[in-house]
Amino acid sequence: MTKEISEKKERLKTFMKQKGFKSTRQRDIIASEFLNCEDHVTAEELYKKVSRRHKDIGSTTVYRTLKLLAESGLATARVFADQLTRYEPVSEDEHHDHLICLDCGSIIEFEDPKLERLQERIASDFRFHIVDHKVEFYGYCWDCKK
Amino acid sequence: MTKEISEKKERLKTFMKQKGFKSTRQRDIIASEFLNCEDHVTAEELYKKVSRRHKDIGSTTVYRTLKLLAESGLATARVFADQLTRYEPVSEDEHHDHLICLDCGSIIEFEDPKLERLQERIASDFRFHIVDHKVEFYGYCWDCKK
DNA sequence: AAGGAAATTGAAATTCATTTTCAATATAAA
DNA sequence: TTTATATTGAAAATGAATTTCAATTTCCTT
Repeated sequence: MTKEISEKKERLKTFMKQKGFKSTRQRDIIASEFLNCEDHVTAEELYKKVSRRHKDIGSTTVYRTLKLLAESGLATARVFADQLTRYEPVSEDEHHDHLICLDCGSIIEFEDPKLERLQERIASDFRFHIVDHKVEFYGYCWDCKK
Repeated sequence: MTKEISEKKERLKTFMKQKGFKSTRQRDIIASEFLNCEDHVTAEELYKKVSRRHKDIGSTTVYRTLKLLAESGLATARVFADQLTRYEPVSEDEHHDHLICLDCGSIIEFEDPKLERLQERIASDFRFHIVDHKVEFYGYCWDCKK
Protein backbone atom coordinates (compact mmCIF):
# COMPACT_ATOMS: atom_id res chain seq x y z
CA MET A 1 0.00 0.00 0.00
CA THR A 2 1.46 3.35 -1.04
CA LYS A 3 1.98 6.20 1.34
CA GLU A 4 -0.70 8.23 -0.37
CA ILE A 5 -3.33 5.56 0.11
CA SER A 6 -2.57 4.98 3.76
CA GLU A 7 -2.74 8.73 4.29
CA LYS A 8 -6.17 8.71 2.75
CA LYS A 9 -7.32 5.86 4.91
CA GLU A 10 -6.07 7.83 7.88
CA ARG A 11 -8.05 10.85 6.75
CA LEU A 12 -11.14 8.69 6.37
CA LYS A 13 -10.77 7.41 9.91
CA THR A 14 -10.44 10.93 11.25
CA PHE A 15 -13.48 12.04 9.30
CA MET A 16 -15.54 9.14 10.55
CA LYS A 17 -14.57 9.61 14.14
CA GLN A 18 -15.36 13.30 13.89
CA LYS A 19 -18.76 12.56 12.38
CA GLY A 20 -19.52 9.87 14.93
CA PHE A 21 -19.43 7.09 12.33
CA LYS A 22 -18.04 3.73 13.29
CA SER A 23 -15.16 2.07 11.57
CA THR A 24 -15.95 -1.42 10.41
CA ARG A 25 -14.28 -4.27 8.61
CA GLN A 26 -16.50 -3.76 5.56
CA ARG A 27 -15.77 -0.06 5.24
CA ASP A 28 -12.09 -0.72 5.56
CA ILE A 29 -12.09 -3.34 2.83
CA ILE A 30 -14.26 -1.30 0.49
CA ALA A 31 -12.25 1.89 0.97
CA SER A 32 -8.95 0.07 0.37
CA GLU A 33 -10.22 -1.57 -2.78
CA PHE A 34 -11.58 1.75 -4.00
CA LEU A 35 -8.43 3.74 -3.31
CA ASN A 36 -6.34 1.10 -5.06
CA CYS A 37 -8.19 1.21 -8.34
CA GLU A 38 -7.53 4.30 -10.36
CA ASP A 39 -10.56 3.92 -12.60
CA HIS A 40 -13.84 5.73 -12.48
CA VAL A 41 -15.72 2.86 -10.92
CA THR A 42 -19.42 2.40 -10.43
CA ALA A 43 -20.76 0.96 -7.18
CA GLU A 44 -21.62 -2.23 -8.98
CA GLU A 45 -18.13 -2.63 -10.44
CA LEU A 46 -16.53 -2.07 -7.08
CA TYR A 47 -18.95 -4.51 -5.50
CA LYS A 48 -17.82 -7.18 -7.97
CA LYS A 49 -14.18 -6.57 -7.14
CA VAL A 50 -14.78 -6.60 -3.43
CA SER A 51 -17.04 -9.62 -3.37
CA ARG A 52 -14.52 -11.79 -5.17
CA ARG A 53 -12.56 -12.03 -1.93
CA HIS A 54 -15.28 -11.12 0.52
CA LYS A 55 -18.51 -12.87 -0.33
CA ASP A 56 -20.17 -11.68 2.83
CA ILE A 57 -20.07 -8.00 1.84
CA GLY A 58 -23.29 -6.89 0.22
CA SER A 59 -23.70 -4.41 -2.59
CA THR A 60 -25.78 -2.12 -0.40
CA THR A 61 -22.78 -1.56 1.82
CA VAL A 62 -20.64 -0.71 -1.19
CA TYR A 63 -23.18 1.88 -2.33
CA ARG A 64 -23.29 3.32 1.17
CA THR A 65 -19.54 3.38 1.63
CA LEU A 66 -18.93 5.15 -1.68
CA LYS A 67 -21.39 7.81 -0.63
CA LEU A 68 -19.56 8.12 2.64
CA LEU A 69 -16.24 8.50 0.85
CA ALA A 70 -17.71 11.25 -1.27
CA GLU A 71 -19.09 13.03 1.79
CA SER A 72 -15.76 12.76 3.50
CA GLY A 73 -14.05 14.41 0.55
CA LEU A 74 -11.96 11.40 -0.46
CA ALA A 75 -13.98 10.58 -3.53
CA THR A 76 -15.85 12.51 -6.18
CA ALA A 77 -19.06 11.28 -7.72
CA ARG A 78 -19.51 11.84 -11.44
CA VAL A 79 -22.16 10.91 -13.96
CA PHE A 80 -21.25 10.60 -17.63
CA ALA A 81 -23.41 9.86 -20.63
CA ASP A 82 -24.29 6.33 -19.54
CA GLN A 83 -26.06 7.71 -16.49
CA LEU A 84 -24.20 5.58 -13.99
CA THR A 85 -22.73 7.20 -10.92
CA ARG A 86 -18.98 6.75 -10.97
CA TYR A 87 -16.51 7.53 -8.23
CA GLU A 88 -12.93 8.63 -8.49
CA PRO A 89 -10.40 9.16 -5.70
CA VAL A 90 -9.79 12.85 -5.06
CA SER A 91 -6.26 13.98 -5.74
CA GLU A 92 -4.43 16.99 -4.36
CA ASP A 93 -4.03 18.70 -7.67
CA GLU A 94 -6.45 20.95 -9.43
CA HIS A 95 -9.85 20.45 -10.81
CA HIS A 96 -9.88 18.37 -13.97
CA ASP A 97 -12.32 17.49 -16.72
CA HIS A 98 -12.85 14.46 -18.92
CA LEU A 99 -12.48 13.10 -22.42
CA ILE A 100 -14.64 10.01 -22.86
CA CYS A 101 -14.19 7.48 -25.65
CA LEU A 102 -17.53 6.38 -27.05
CA ASP A 103 -16.05 3.16 -28.33
CA CYS A 104 -13.88 1.65 -25.61
CA GLY A 105 -15.28 3.73 -22.76
CA SER A 106 -11.89 4.89 -21.55
CA ILE A 107 -11.86 8.12 -19.62
CA ILE A 108 -8.95 10.55 -19.93
CA GLU A 109 -8.58 13.31 -17.40
CA PHE A 110 -7.32 16.69 -18.44
CA GLU A 111 -6.86 20.04 -16.87
CA ASP A 112 -6.94 23.34 -18.65
CA PRO A 113 -6.40 26.77 -17.13
CA LYS A 114 -7.99 28.43 -20.18
CA LEU A 115 -11.21 26.70 -19.35
CA GLU A 116 -11.16 28.09 -15.84
CA ARG A 117 -10.62 31.61 -17.16
CA LEU A 118 -13.36 31.16 -19.70
CA GLN A 119 -15.69 30.12 -16.91
CA GLU A 120 -14.96 33.29 -15.01
CA ARG A 121 -15.63 35.43 -18.06
CA ILE A 122 -18.93 33.73 -18.75
CA ALA A 123 -19.92 34.10 -15.11
CA SER A 124 -19.40 37.83 -15.22
CA ASP A 125 -21.11 38.15 -18.61
CA PHE A 126 -24.24 36.55 -17.25
CA ARG A 127 -23.95 37.89 -13.72
CA PHE A 128 -23.96 34.35 -12.51
CA HIS A 129 -22.15 33.03 -9.47
CA ILE A 130 -20.64 29.76 -10.68
CA VAL A 131 -19.79 27.21 -8.02
CA ASP A 132 -19.23 24.12 -10.11
CA HIS A 133 -18.89 23.01 -13.66
CA LYS A 134 -19.12 19.94 -15.77
CA VAL A 135 -17.11 19.72 -18.95
CA GLU A 136 -17.06 16.48 -20.87
CA PHE A 137 -15.84 15.84 -24.37
CA TYR A 138 -17.15 12.75 -26.10
CA GLY A 139 -15.47 11.17 -29.08
CA TYR A 140 -12.97 8.53 -30.09
CA CYS A 141 -9.52 7.98 -28.69
CA TRP A 142 -6.48 7.44 -30.87
CA ASP A 143 -6.66 3.65 -30.67
CA CYS A 144 -10.35 3.40 -31.47
CA LYS A 145 -10.19 5.97 -34.25
CA LYS A 146 -8.14 3.59 -36.39
CA MET B 1 -49.17 29.60 -33.47
CA THR B 2 -46.04 31.31 -34.75
CA LYS B 3 -44.62 30.74 -38.19
CA GLU B 4 -41.57 29.04 -36.72
CA ILE B 5 -43.65 26.48 -34.88
CA SER B 6 -45.83 25.60 -37.82
CA GLU B 7 -42.69 25.19 -39.90
CA LYS B 8 -41.40 22.75 -37.33
CA LYS B 9 -44.62 20.82 -37.31
CA GLU B 10 -44.34 20.64 -41.08
CA ARG B 11 -40.82 19.31 -40.79
CA LEU B 12 -41.99 16.72 -38.31
CA LYS B 13 -44.67 15.54 -40.71
CA THR B 14 -42.17 15.24 -43.52
CA PHE B 15 -39.79 13.32 -41.31
CA MET B 16 -42.48 10.95 -40.17
CA LYS B 17 -43.77 10.24 -43.63
CA GLN B 18 -40.24 9.64 -44.82
CA LYS B 19 -39.59 7.23 -41.98
CA GLY B 20 -42.90 5.47 -42.46
CA PHE B 21 -44.28 6.66 -39.14
CA LYS B 22 -47.93 7.52 -38.89
CA SER B 23 -49.24 10.87 -37.85
CA THR B 24 -51.72 10.68 -35.04
CA ARG B 25 -53.85 13.00 -32.96
CA GLN B 26 -51.70 12.29 -29.90
CA ARG B 27 -48.42 13.05 -31.60
CA ASP B 28 -49.83 16.24 -33.00
CA ILE B 29 -51.01 17.46 -29.62
CA ILE B 30 -47.82 16.48 -27.83
CA ALA B 31 -45.57 18.05 -30.46
CA SER B 32 -47.55 21.29 -30.42
CA GLU B 33 -47.45 21.52 -26.67
CA PHE B 34 -43.74 20.80 -26.69
CA LEU B 35 -42.87 23.32 -29.38
CA ASN B 36 -44.89 25.97 -27.58
CA CYS B 37 -43.05 25.73 -24.30
CA GLU B 38 -39.57 27.13 -24.38
CA ASP B 39 -38.41 25.40 -21.24
CA HIS B 40 -36.24 22.37 -20.89
CA VAL B 41 -39.09 20.04 -20.06
CA THR B 42 -39.03 16.49 -18.80
CA ALA B 43 -41.40 13.89 -20.22
CA GLU B 44 -43.32 13.93 -16.97
CA GLU B 45 -43.72 17.70 -16.99
CA LEU B 46 -44.94 17.70 -20.55
CA TYR B 47 -47.30 14.86 -19.74
CA LYS B 48 -48.85 16.96 -16.99
CA LYS B 49 -49.34 19.89 -19.34
CA VAL B 50 -50.81 17.76 -22.08
CA SER B 51 -53.10 15.73 -19.87
CA ARG B 52 -54.74 18.81 -18.41
CA ARG B 53 -56.68 19.19 -21.65
CA HIS B 54 -56.38 15.67 -22.97
CA LYS B 55 -57.01 13.15 -20.24
CA ASP B 56 -56.93 10.26 -22.67
CA ILE B 57 -53.26 10.74 -23.58
CA GLY B 58 -50.98 8.51 -21.54
CA SER B 59 -47.53 9.32 -20.26
CA THR B 60 -46.03 6.47 -22.25
CA THR B 61 -46.98 8.21 -25.46
CA VAL B 62 -45.38 11.43 -24.26
CA TYR B 63 -42.13 9.58 -23.55
CA ARG B 64 -42.30 7.97 -26.97
CA THR B 65 -43.13 11.16 -28.82
CA LEU B 66 -40.30 13.11 -27.23
CA LYS B 67 -37.90 10.41 -28.34
CA LEU B 68 -39.35 10.65 -31.80
CA LEU B 69 -38.89 14.40 -31.84
CA ALA B 70 -35.28 13.96 -30.82
CA GLU B 71 -34.71 11.38 -33.55
CA SER B 72 -36.29 13.66 -36.10
CA GLY B 73 -33.92 16.44 -35.16
CA LEU B 74 -36.56 18.79 -33.79
CA ALA B 75 -35.63 18.30 -30.17
CA THR B 76 -32.45 17.72 -28.22
CA ALA B 77 -32.32 15.52 -25.15
CA ARG B 78 -30.18 16.71 -22.26
CA VAL B 79 -29.46 15.45 -18.79
CA PHE B 80 -28.40 17.90 -16.10
CA ALA B 81 -27.42 17.30 -12.50
CA ASP B 82 -30.84 16.07 -11.41
CA GLN B 83 -30.52 13.11 -13.78
CA LEU B 84 -33.80 13.69 -15.53
CA THR B 85 -33.91 13.66 -19.31
CA ARG B 86 -35.02 17.07 -20.53
CA TYR B 87 -35.92 18.08 -24.05
CA GLU B 88 -35.49 21.42 -25.74
CA PRO B 89 -36.65 22.49 -29.20
CA VAL B 90 -33.75 22.70 -31.64
CA SER B 91 -33.12 26.15 -33.03
CA GLU B 92 -31.37 27.09 -36.24
CA ASP B 93 -28.49 28.81 -34.56
CA GLU B 94 -25.33 27.29 -33.25
CA HIS B 95 -24.56 24.86 -30.58
CA HIS B 96 -25.08 26.29 -27.11
CA ASP B 97 -24.29 25.36 -23.54
CA HIS B 98 -25.98 25.92 -20.21
CA LEU B 99 -25.83 27.85 -16.98
CA ILE B 100 -27.99 26.19 -14.34
CA CYS B 101 -29.18 27.92 -11.18
CA LEU B 102 -28.97 25.58 -8.21
CA ASP B 103 -31.58 27.58 -6.34
CA CYS B 104 -34.45 28.33 -8.71
CA GLY B 105 -33.53 25.74 -11.32
CA SER B 106 -33.62 28.19 -14.19
CA ILE B 107 -31.52 27.29 -17.19
CA ILE B 108 -29.76 29.95 -19.22
CA GLU B 109 -28.42 29.10 -22.64
CA PHE B 110 -25.20 30.61 -23.86
CA GLU B 111 -22.95 30.22 -26.81
CA ASP B 112 -19.26 30.83 -26.89
CA PRO B 113 -16.92 30.54 -29.86
CA LYS B 114 -13.89 30.44 -27.54
CA LEU B 115 -15.21 27.24 -26.08
CA GLU B 116 -15.41 25.66 -29.52
CA ARG B 117 -11.85 26.64 -30.28
CA LEU B 118 -10.69 25.35 -26.93
CA GLN B 119 -12.34 22.04 -27.70
CA GLU B 120 -10.41 21.75 -30.94
CA ARG B 121 -7.13 22.47 -29.21
CA ILE B 122 -7.77 19.89 -26.52
CA ALA B 123 -8.75 17.34 -29.17
CA SER B 124 -5.47 17.76 -30.97
CA ASP B 125 -3.48 17.76 -27.71
CA PHE B 126 -4.90 14.39 -26.78
CA ARG B 127 -5.20 13.03 -30.32
CA PHE B 128 -8.87 12.56 -29.66
CA HIS B 129 -11.61 12.85 -32.23
CA ILE B 130 -14.31 14.82 -30.42
CA VAL B 131 -17.84 14.46 -31.75
CA ASP B 132 -19.84 16.00 -28.93
CA HIS B 133 -19.42 17.91 -25.75
CA LYS B 134 -21.26 18.73 -22.60
CA VAL B 135 -20.50 21.98 -20.82
CA GLU B 136 -22.61 22.96 -17.86
CA PHE B 137 -21.96 25.65 -15.29
CA TYR B 138 -23.76 25.33 -12.00
CA GLY B 139 -24.24 28.22 -9.61
CA TYR B 140 -26.63 30.97 -8.65
CA CYS B 141 -28.33 33.44 -10.92
CA TRP B 142 -28.46 37.14 -10.21
CA ASP B 143 -31.89 36.99 -8.59
CA CYS B 144 -31.11 34.08 -6.32
CA LYS B 145 -27.70 35.41 -5.35
CA LYS B 146 -29.32 38.26 -3.46
C1' DA C 1 -65.56 3.94 -49.63
C1' DA C 2 -64.13 -0.68 -47.70
C1' DG C 3 -60.68 -3.98 -46.45
C1' DG C 4 -56.55 -5.20 -44.42
C1' DA C 5 -51.61 -4.92 -43.15
C1' DA C 6 -48.87 -2.52 -40.17
C1' DA C 7 -48.14 1.06 -36.78
C1' DT C 8 -49.76 3.20 -32.54
C1' DT C 9 -51.87 3.51 -28.23
C1' DG C 10 -52.44 3.17 -23.06
C1' DA C 11 -52.34 0.33 -19.03
C1' DA C 12 -49.77 -2.57 -16.73
C1' DA C 13 -45.63 -5.00 -16.18
C1' DT C 14 -40.62 -4.73 -16.40
C1' DT C 15 -36.11 -2.91 -16.05
C1' DC C 16 -32.22 -1.16 -13.73
C1' DA C 17 -29.61 1.74 -10.61
C1' DT C 18 -30.11 3.28 -6.35
C1' DT C 19 -32.32 3.90 -1.74
C1' DT C 20 -34.95 2.50 2.13
C1' DT C 21 -36.59 -0.71 5.59
C1' DC C 22 -35.87 -3.63 9.29
C1' DA C 23 -34.32 -7.26 12.23
C1' DA C 24 -29.92 -9.07 13.47
C1' DT C 25 -25.27 -7.93 14.54
C1' DA C 26 -21.16 -5.25 15.51
C1' DT C 27 -18.91 -1.26 17.56
C1' DA C 28 -17.26 1.85 21.03
C1' DA C 29 -17.91 4.29 25.17
C1' DA C 30 -18.99 3.90 30.05
C1' DT D 1 -19.44 -6.35 30.39
C1' DT D 2 -23.19 -3.73 29.72
C1' DT D 3 -25.50 -0.65 26.99
C1' DA D 4 -26.76 2.61 23.58
C1' DT D 5 -26.16 3.42 18.98
C1' DA D 6 -24.49 2.60 14.34
C1' DT D 7 -24.00 -0.73 10.74
C1' DT D 8 -25.05 -4.58 8.03
C1' DG D 9 -27.31 -7.40 4.33
C1' DA D 10 -31.47 -9.19 2.29
C1' DA D 11 -35.43 -7.93 0.59
C1' DA D 12 -38.64 -4.48 -0.56
C1' DA D 13 -39.36 0.04 -2.41
C1' DT D 14 -38.44 3.79 -5.47
C1' DG D 15 -38.65 6.34 -9.72
C1' DA D 16 -37.55 7.28 -14.44
C1' DA D 17 -37.77 5.08 -18.54
C1' DT D 18 -38.87 1.07 -21.55
C1' DT D 19 -41.31 -2.98 -23.02
C1' DT D 20 -45.33 -5.91 -23.63
C1' DC D 21 -49.63 -6.79 -25.49
C1' DA D 22 -54.38 -6.56 -26.81
C1' DA D 23 -57.29 -3.12 -28.69
C1' DT D 24 -57.50 0.65 -31.75
C1' DT D 25 -56.13 3.69 -35.43
C1' DT D 26 -53.87 4.98 -39.62
C1' DC D 27 -53.08 4.79 -44.37
C1' DC D 28 -52.42 2.17 -48.39
C1' DT D 29 -54.83 -0.77 -52.00
C1' DT D 30 -58.41 -2.02 -54.28
